[in-house]
Amino acid sequence: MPELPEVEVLVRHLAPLLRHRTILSVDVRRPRVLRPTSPRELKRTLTGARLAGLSRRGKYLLFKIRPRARADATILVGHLGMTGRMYLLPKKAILPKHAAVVLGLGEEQFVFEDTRYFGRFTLDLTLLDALGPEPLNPEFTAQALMAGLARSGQPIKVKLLDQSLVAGIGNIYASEALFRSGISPKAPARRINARDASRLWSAIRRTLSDAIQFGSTVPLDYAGAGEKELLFYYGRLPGTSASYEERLQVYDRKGQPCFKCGSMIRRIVQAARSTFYCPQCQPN
DNA sequence: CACCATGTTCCTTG
DNA sequence: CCAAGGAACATGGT
Repeated sequence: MPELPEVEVLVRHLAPLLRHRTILSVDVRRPRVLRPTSPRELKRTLTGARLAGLSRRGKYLLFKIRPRARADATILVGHLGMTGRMYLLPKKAILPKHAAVVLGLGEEQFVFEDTRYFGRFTLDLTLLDALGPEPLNPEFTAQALMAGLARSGQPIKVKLLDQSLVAGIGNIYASEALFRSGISPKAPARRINARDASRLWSAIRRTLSDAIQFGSTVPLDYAGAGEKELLFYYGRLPGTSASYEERLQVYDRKGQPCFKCGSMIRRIVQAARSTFYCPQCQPN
């Protein structure tokens, strides 16, 4: 479930549930997700410590850890990769097959589950160094976006996935933001002019904030995984509303009519990933 | 069996 | 040194 909006909704959901709680045990079932932190170091740092806050940077979750002794607070960095989930389960609940890390919190346990193990749960903060501006913060301006595009010959869709340009856009919202701004995904980044950069800037912000708003209206249950796909990309709400049906305008809609003009949505491959767009609304 | 999947990182090539 | 392209990571769904 991982692009900026989904991570943001998850963070808002988990923050109050985790705040002030003490980590009583640390069970590392897939050391790979800790890379490069060792299981031993993670256990030493977390056992007996308290969760003092949860925030987000790009697609990363930042867990503020208050150590048991009088040591400096540290940050635990989480990333959901392609298939990661984080939620609380009752103490004795049966763990999912792909539980990667489990934190014992007393009556409940915090579970980081990740089928493909592409995600992270680490003390390595250097990951954050490579991130560009937060798209929903004032630091991200149309001018900054334009400047970031200026020297790249890459197709704009590919460039939007570069986390050092802007943090948090993934494969789905890259296609969606380009559709909203009427820009072809194939356009070379450096050829985006000031007017289009401004439109794209605005489309990125609206696309992401609309997705956060939508995610916030979805009933997240206790486990945060419950009604399953609801929080994620493809679920069906019980009373399937039109606005929900049309939430994603182009992603995964190959061969279906564009909601704006009726043309067939196309799928192409860029940098080995699918891109969806409307040839009529997003001409070259 | 084939191809597809919300992401990042490493290696090679130019 | 840098940009760009592709493979790798690992598992599951269709």
